[in-house]
Amino acid sequence: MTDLFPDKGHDHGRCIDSALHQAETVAEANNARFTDMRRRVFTLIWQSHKAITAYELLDALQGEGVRAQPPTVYRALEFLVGLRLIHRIESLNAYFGCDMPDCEHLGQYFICRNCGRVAEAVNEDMSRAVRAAAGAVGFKIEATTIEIKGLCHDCAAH
Amino acid sequence: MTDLFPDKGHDHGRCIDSALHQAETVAEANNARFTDMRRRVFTLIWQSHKAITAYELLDALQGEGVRAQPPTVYRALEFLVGLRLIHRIESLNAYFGCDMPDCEHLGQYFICRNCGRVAEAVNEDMSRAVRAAAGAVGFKIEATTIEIKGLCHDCAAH
DNA sequence: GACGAAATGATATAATATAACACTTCAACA
DNA sequence: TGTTGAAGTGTTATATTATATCATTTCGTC
Repeated sequence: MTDLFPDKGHDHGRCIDSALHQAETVAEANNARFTDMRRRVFTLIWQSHKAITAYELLDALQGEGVRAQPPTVYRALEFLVGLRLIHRIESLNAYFGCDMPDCEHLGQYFICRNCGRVAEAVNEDMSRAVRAAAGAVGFKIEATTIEIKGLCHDCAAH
Repeated sequence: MTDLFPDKGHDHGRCIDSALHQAETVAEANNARFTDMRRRVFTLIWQSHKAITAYELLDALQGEGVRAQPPTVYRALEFLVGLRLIHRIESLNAYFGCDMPDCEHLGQYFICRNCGRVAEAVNEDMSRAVRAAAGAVGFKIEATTIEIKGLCHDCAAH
């Protein structure tokens, strides 16, 4: 079975580096400034494969000695979401790093309630079903939120 | 085309009556008390086919002369969600009346950003795709949130 | 270096949600 | 029919999430 969730022992430094590199590329392609604050927030989000809330980010920033206030964090989040570098998980009021920001996807999120990890999937069957259902009733899709909560493979096994 | 959303000219009184009747049946079947406060909140939610927030409900209750506080509203909402008589729309922080509370569904919500109406759909293709995607990665589903935002057929036409 | 746009700082406050404890209601049963 | 215990509601306070507004700083362009 292919698990969407990363291995326990994976080299997370590489996840972060790769995400940062992609983010820089995307920002450049959009003539957007990947400022220090935005990089900090983005990096903090990528510290784990869990979703993180705005105020957790704020605490983390302040822990790093940055004198930040809520609007600072929300602005960075807005910027990153706008470029699809991160996603907001509506059912958690939290944010999650996207590892395929170029892909024009209807993303789906699997959220493990035990370990807290989130994994993004792009499932063409699901996307097609959503589009078909909308088409059948004349609904013009602008955004979709698909969040699936439960137990990841690892946690279900224990 | 079958529109999920109700006709402009539909008799909304019948929606409300039918929903109330179903709700009473479900509550009874679950040995749950459909108290006056719960009925008020439920009826307020059913005043329209839009989603309504907890604080809008609170205002409406107070407008009716009920001396309610936030916990009162949230408790009623918790009760109604628990029996699946209403659903929470995560991306709106709002609540919406369910018209098929008995159905053990993975519900999908279409939300029109123009008129604000919400419609629930049960699409077996979509549910199957979600289950298949989860199964393929060993994820044990406990809850799903599928919210599709855009323009309903009426609003897209204008 | 001057200018204007974009980004950030700073303060205040809005909007959403829950904890904790007191009081009331109601159904079951003695 | 009165008692009792659980469920429901009242009340106060506060936690959590998010945004409006205006001042200041940064940065690329000329």
